[in-house]
Amino acid sequence: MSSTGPQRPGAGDRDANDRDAGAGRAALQPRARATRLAILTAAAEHFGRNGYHATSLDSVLADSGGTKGALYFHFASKEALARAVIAEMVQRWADLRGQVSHPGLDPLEALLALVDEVIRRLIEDPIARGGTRLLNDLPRSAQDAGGHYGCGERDAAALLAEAAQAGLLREGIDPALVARQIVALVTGHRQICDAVEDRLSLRQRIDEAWTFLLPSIATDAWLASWRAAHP
Amino acid sequence: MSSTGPQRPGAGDRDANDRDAGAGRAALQPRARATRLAILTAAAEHFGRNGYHATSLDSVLADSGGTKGALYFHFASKEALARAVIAEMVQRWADLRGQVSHPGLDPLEALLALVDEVIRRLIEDPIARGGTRLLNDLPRSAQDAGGHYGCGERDAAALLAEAAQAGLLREGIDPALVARQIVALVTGHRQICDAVEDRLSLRQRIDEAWTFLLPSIATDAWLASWRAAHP
DNA sequence: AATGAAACATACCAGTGGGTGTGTTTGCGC
DNA sequence: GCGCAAACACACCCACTGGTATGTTTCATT
Repeated sequence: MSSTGPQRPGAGDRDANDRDAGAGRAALQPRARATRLAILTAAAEHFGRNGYHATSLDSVLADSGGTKGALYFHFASKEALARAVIAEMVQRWADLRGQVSHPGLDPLEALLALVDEVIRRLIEDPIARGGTRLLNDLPRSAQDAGGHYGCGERDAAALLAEAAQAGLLREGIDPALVARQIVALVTGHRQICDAVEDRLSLRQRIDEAWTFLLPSIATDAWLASWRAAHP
Repeated sequence: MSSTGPQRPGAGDRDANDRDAGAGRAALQPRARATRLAILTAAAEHFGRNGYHATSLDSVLADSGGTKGALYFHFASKEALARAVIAEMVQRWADLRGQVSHPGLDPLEALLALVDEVIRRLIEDPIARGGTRLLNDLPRSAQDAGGHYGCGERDAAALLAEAAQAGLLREGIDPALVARQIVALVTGHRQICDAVEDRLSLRQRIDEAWTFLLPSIATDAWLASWRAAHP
């Protein structure tokens, strides 16, 4: 740790628990990016399956093929690794917001598509699974958690507001309130499926939730046309 | 561990990870019951706040006033302690099922009262908070988790079925389906409040959920009389 | 009062896991 | 091909924690 060791690229950076600040540093070499992502993904899998504290770095490294040296070159600590998983998840959710604007979909259909994609990732993407679990395993992550759920609620509320303006919703529907219930429903069903260790039933449970939710918020006209397009 | 050590009361019992099997053993002395409950409660608090793996027995013992000797006299291991917390929670939920049959309440009001009591415990009772968290922190607890959520769903479904038979619900309402959504809503909102570290807002969020749920399942007549009794 | 078991206290052990220091390889400019 | 830093490998340290062994106190019974 003497001044002659110009090892870590971000050695002088303040408030950066991660070695790289996403895009701020000089771009990592492709090999470095690959190993970083491998470690990050393996870590997310273990975090999602066993939680933060029950995950040992050795097991992560065994699965990722990396070593301690590679890990501590890319991440300052175990906690920094976890926060990097969360950051990657946040990034991917943000990317999703732009992709869901499928043409030819009204706001309500877009909401359904959005939730469906969320479900898909919660089932398949290890980053999404690990990140969400870390939100309540990691101490002092209330900020991140608030931003995470708040973001989801705002996105849903925005689509619902559009739907209301387009005349697709019944009278007296509060977009923000309904959005909170949708986020809570997804969170709750995910939690239950997780505890019962039956991830695959998540999609079925959410479908069930929609059959209950939609008739109470959408107009009969929208429901009729929607049911016509879905067996 | 020689055969001359007749120490543990349940030393010969099979499949009992806990030292006492609830009521099977000769009743513990009052002092023993007190220390056992103290350790159990302190453990539940720590489990609920920091999770299973992040909880050290030393910190639990420091808070409870007990010692290693007392702990390992009552519980076979850390995991057995955690399972005892879950068992205690299950017991308390079972006890609740008999108490909520308040006279003078129709099935729907009873459901509201039941959920309200659930919320109260999730906010105040450390056993309930610790137990629910342990359901997904503890490995190989899918069985317990399934029983836990399944029980809640069945209780809610039973009350909804009664309400349907009493003509309090709209046509086409599936009690079992709605019950699953209610359990998921409570679970989800609890999860979110937990992650954001704002437990007290749970009650408010559930109240909000009811204002959205009830109009879509209850008859207008029931809603009118209910709103009259609630400012 | 004596005795044996229940109920606790305390010192200690051993494995584990996060973290570090140092050595080695890879890639890039010149 | 050489120098230098990026990127990685490996050995090691040590604090912490679950668990144990053993000693000590409380209590019921006779």
